[in-house]
Amino acid sequence: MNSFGEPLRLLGWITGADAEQLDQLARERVADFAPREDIVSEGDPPQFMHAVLRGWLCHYKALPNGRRQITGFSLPGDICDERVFLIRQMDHSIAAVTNATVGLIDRHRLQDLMGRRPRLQQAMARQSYLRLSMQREWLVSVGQRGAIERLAHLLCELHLRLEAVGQAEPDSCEMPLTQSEIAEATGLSTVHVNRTLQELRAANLIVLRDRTLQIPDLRALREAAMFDPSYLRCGDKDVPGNG
Amino acid sequence: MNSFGEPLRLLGWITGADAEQLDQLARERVADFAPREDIVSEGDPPQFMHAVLRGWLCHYKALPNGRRQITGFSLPGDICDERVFLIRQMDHSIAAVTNATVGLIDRHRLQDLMGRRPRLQQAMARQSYLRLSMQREWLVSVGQRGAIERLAHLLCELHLRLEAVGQAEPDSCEMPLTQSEIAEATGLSTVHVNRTLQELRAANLIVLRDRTLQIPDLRALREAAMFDPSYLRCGDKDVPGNG
DNA sequence: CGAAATGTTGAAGTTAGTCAATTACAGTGG
DNA sequence: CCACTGTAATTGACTAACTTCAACATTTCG
Repeated sequence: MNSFGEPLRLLGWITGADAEQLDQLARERVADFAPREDIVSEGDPPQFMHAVLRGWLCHYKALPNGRRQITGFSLPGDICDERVFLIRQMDHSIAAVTNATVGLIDRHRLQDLMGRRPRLQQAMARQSYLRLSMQREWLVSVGQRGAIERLAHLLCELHLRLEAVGQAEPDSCEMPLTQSEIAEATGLSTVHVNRTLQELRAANLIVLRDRTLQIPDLRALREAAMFDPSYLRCGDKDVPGNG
Repeated sequence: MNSFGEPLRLLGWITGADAEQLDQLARERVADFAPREDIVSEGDPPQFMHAVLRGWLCHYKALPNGRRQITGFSLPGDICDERVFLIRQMDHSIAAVTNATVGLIDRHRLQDLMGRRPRLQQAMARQSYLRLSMQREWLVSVGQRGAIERLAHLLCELHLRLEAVGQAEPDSCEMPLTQSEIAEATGLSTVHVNRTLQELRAANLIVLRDRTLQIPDLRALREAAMFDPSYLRCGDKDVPGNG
């Protein structure tokens, strides 16, 4: 279900020879992960940069009290940790949400490549900026939006990001997250997520069944979410990946 | 109260000629701002990069419903928007919290300088990483920590960051934030912030009076906050600015 | 099939929000 | 110095949102 005819392109906003080089580098060494399996853990010294070739990953931080906060998702085409080479220890963990295939990119080889291809360097900076922008928007969500808006917002974001890499239709996409994962991402309890999803269904804003999300009226859902997609655009007019 | 004997050094973790060049560039053109004044607003095309020379700034996003979320603070020595040259429009606003002096750095001149001084480039990447790391931790706070922990955590972060730039004692620092600003930063109501601060006072974890925060027992406060400072260290052993 | 994970429901409890009034405080101009 | 202004801090009463606990139903998968 996650494999498409067209080959997946990493970092949709780069093209041509740069993109091919990056793709090639990412596919030289790959690893598969099962759901819930850690790809890197908090405290690890980072060895590789990771590129998502198939499946969904989540970034999370665990707290001493046993709870955890999912701080973001990485979808096919994303680079997870474009800043690894700056740090000595991971300050958060990255785990597979679905079955996932991840490209392991040697940091030194990447730095070499970036030296020769300045647009790649810029692309990494852009991915980094985009991640900050998403992080900020998630904080706004959890800090200021109520449960309905928060869930709607998350669904809008995931749908748009999937669409940008050709993995969604205009009115539907895969939704492999469990309610418990949605809860950890939004800072709500699983029970409340369950009830809030029912509200969204009752309002005809979503149809969520069989790991598939359908959106009967995207405009309505975005309005309910107070969703303004500009934070995903990195300052450009176009959505990343639509170029 | 905010001016110190030693001159403030931008980005504490760079030193020597690089630091001097950056300082010089930032001081060539400066501007003063009054509390609550916007330095850049959401939607603006960015003209300059901003370096905090004096005072506190806040980053925030406003919502259609009139509320706003403060997503972070910029303290003396910080660069606010080290990625401006990637974007065409600001996706959030930056405002002064106190009276503040800000260095306006022309993006082209900075890019020139970074070309000649690769360590500066790395320093910017590091600032960028640090901001992402803080953003992530704030999300964890708002998503998973209760009100007491959340406030304690914010105070711990600010105290440590101020200490790192020589603007705090081991057991105290300035605290110019109003309760309303603390509320906007933590996703709580002002009333609840007020009551929670009283709890922290009653537990002898803080003394907060006259815009000054005293911390009788730092270890106790950090424990109450579940504060682990490693997210401010950018993967290094040392705190930024203590090198 | 049976075990484990996920989703759903009800009832009760807790945390935090809202509204509205009051107090304390800082700055201003007379 | 004081009255006057506006902002910030504080308090009480009430309400709404969300959590917790515990049970049960459903789906997934070895």
